[in-house]
Amino acid sequence: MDNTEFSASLAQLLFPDIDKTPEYYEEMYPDRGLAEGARVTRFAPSPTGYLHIGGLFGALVDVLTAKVSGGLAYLRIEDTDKKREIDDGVSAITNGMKAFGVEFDEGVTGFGTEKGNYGPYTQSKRVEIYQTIAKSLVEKGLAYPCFCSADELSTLREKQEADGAAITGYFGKYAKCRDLTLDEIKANLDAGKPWVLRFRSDGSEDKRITFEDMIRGKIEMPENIIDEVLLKSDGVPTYHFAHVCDDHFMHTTHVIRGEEWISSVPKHIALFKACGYKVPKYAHTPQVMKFDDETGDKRKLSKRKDPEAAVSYFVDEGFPKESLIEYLLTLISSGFEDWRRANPGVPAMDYPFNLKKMSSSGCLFDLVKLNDVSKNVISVMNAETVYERVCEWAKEFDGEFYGVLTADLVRSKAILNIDRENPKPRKDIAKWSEVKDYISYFFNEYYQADYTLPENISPADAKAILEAYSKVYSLDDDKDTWFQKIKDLCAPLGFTPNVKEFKQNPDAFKGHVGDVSSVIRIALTSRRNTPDLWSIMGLLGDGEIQRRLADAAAAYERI
RNA sequence: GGCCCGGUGGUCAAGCGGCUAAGACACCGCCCUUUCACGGCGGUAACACGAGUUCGAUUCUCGUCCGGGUCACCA
Repeated sequence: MDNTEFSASLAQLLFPDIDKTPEYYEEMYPDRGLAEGARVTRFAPSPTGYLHIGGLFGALVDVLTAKVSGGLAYLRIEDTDKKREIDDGVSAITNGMKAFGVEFDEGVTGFGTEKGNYGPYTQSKRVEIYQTIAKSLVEKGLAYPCFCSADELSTLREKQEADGAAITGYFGKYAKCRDLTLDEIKANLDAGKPWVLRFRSDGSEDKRITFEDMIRGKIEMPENIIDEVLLKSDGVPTYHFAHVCDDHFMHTTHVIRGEEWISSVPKHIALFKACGYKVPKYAHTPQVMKFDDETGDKRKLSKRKDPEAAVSYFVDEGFPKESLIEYLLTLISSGFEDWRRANPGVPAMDYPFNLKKMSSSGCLFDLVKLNDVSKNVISVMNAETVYERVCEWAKEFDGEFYGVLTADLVRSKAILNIDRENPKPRKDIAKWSEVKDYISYFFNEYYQADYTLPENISPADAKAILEAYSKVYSLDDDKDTWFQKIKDLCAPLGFTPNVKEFKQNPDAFKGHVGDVSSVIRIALTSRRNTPDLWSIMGLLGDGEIQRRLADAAAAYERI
């Protein structure tokens, strides 16, 4: 029996039920006919847990890369490891993407649903494709069944390590199933021995290969010599084989993935070539790290140890989705912030992203910077939007606050509109969970009196200020009149309406108009710092103002 | 340990052989100002180390160190 005959028989023996050919799938998944230069990218996560911040990061790079080139990005689920899969893993991914407004042109859209002509986009549903290609590889003599058990494999590894071998694994002379005869294989099969399908590598230890990484440039590595597992004993492909088949048939032009994959590239290139497929371009992104307070080092964000590794953390905290996206974009591309300044209001996804300009070093996730970005994002929203978004958040995470907020929505919106919708809006809300505390003094449900005065003001003076003020203010006053009345209060009580005058001669006065306003502010809000007091008073209403002024004055009386 | 990636202020980063080494966040000071915030102005602070190439290295080469990844029937 010659080699060709042997291979044909083996292929039939291993895959008796596979009746399709690679050509069948070539026809089924024709060239996409995209314009020259259009890039096809994919985000290909495993449904093994919640959506990770690194996942969002990668998805953004995929979508942006496709978009700027006039191509498309799709979402593929890599569920070839049933052991690690979790029940709602797919939904976690698709819902997470939706929550942050990241949209794919095709692929999986939810649990059991998908769109596009190159599917199915879930690997567990593509087993027949992988097996068809696997069969053809056996026919070409490029793959063979291996009956070695896990024990045998680990014994082999130990032996190699003991020998001080530079490379461990299943290859060359160690690959004892490489040259089994058809009869031996038949015997094993008849005995019901489990088997995996291995790649027959023709790589050599002293050859090197180079490839061009879109982010890192030229990378040179030793050629792959390992007889990698293509199909696991349950007939499901390994990541490596699925990657090659899928990205070929789905016509991916740019494989963008985390840098942990760099070391497998030689393997993948060998497989693409063995299958006769064009090797895609690769881009390996840096990892998102965090600073570990315990060790004092940078380290990769961990799903287990870091709550902020899950994108749901940001949803729970009430960061607007736009904020996280904007922040991630500043990490992804250094030019983003400049672009944003020049293009305020333009959707973030319109950013003219360039893969080549992406930084290749791992970056630290900086919550402080996220806060700043988020404050900017929220500061330019109108009151209507802020109101809706806060309500949306509160409805899910703080039902009581939601009730308070919606009880008088006109007033709530007005509260949220203080110092907003103007050219220099306040920037003091970074996330929706902060809003309750920020505006709590407007609501008696939350109001807690605290009349602590600055040290330079005596309770007696405070009391005098409040009593005098309660007689003169009017909600009909415009802002200038309102402030003038506070100024008029100053002189009779030993304060000066002129701050500069006070600074020049501090000993001549008890304080200045700022101190007088502070007393009023504290009486009305129990806070030293607030937005515009005039606006606040308008929303508090006459009755509440009188009550609070009187309560505070009474409190100072007792001291 | 082998192989690979990375190393500019506290953080994110421009920089492609010659610059007083940008900018943003954070921090500090000043101005504006009824508080705070906003805004404006200014400040502290960096090329991991050592060789080499060069008239000249943050930039190129090599070595060292440090951080990270990878060496599975996980992705």
